[in-house]
Amino acid sequence: MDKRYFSDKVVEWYELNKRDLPWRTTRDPYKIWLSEIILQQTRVIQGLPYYLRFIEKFPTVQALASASEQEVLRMWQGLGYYTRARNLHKCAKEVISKYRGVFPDTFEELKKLPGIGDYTAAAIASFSYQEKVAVVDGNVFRVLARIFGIEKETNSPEGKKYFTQVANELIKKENPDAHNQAVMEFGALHCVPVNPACSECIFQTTCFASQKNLQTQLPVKVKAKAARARYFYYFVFQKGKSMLMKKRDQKDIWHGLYDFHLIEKNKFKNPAKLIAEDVHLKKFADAASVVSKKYKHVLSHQIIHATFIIIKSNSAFQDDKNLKFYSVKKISELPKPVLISRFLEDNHLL
DNA sequence: AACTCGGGGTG
DNA sequence: CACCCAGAGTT
Repeated sequence: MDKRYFSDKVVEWYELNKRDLPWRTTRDPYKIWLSEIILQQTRVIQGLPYYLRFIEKFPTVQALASASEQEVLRMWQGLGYYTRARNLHKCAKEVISKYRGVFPDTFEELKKLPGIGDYTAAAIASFSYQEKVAVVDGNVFRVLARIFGIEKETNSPEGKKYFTQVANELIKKENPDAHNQAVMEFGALHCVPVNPACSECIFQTTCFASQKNLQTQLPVKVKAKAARARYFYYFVFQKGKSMLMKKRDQKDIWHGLYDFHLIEKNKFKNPAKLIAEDVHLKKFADAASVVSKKYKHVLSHQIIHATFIIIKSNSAFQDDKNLKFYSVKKISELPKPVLISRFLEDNHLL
């Protein structure tokens, strides 16, 4: 695909196929900003009713800034990612206090506001103020990767930098707003992640991916190695000033090091949720009784700590360096993972 | 650099 | 059901 024609072609497609959305008929930075914050990680279908309710209730940034955080959060409920709502409110207040109620008009200045990162700053700067700066979101990654055959990883710092550079080479100073909207809309409606309709595409003969049949291979993402989870239920016994510890198996993680007595359970679908449920507490109680039977000689000890931890490793637990604590859930007073780590490093009994 | 946020969609 | 999505902020 010749880079000289890309912008004109995709904008031409956009004018014929774009959806009618309320924030596309305004240059009011407040409305543009609000829509962009709502649409982060959110589909248009889901975000639209929220946008309409917000505009109705808070027609101006002043109105939003005057509201309480509780009120804003209540309006936001159901959308998820609630720090977006907190930052939304915080940002509105900053626009009032630091910018006299007017959103700054440059990419760099917009980025200083809470909740506004590279993408949102570029969106506001181009849609509201026609600054020539390219938006780079998931749609842009996909469209550029396929059409121009870019095989760099979209989720590495270098890849993101490269895509941003290419996107900014393609954008034109005459219509940065339409160009940005066009690329994203093309990605959202036509150059979709799964089963794109390449046979009906305006770029069919010039698109790298279409010609080489690599639509499913592009864009390239770094595949995080799947980390396997193991569920350890720890019990810490104490008598006087001594704590009971156990030397670990040489063939397992932390081979030969000491840790507390534990019971390993196969699997819980979502331990973070189970922790609050009776079913989990029951399993925990079962595990505790098993320990009591198995270690009769320590019955005179008192169980002072009980916890379960999940550990995750992406290399079949062969290498200690690849193991990290994934989460620790508090059941009663419990040793923090750092405490456990220190024992392991010290490799001795207290 | 890797994790977290949280809904919804998908295989 | 597990897995994926994808910007911004945090560590």
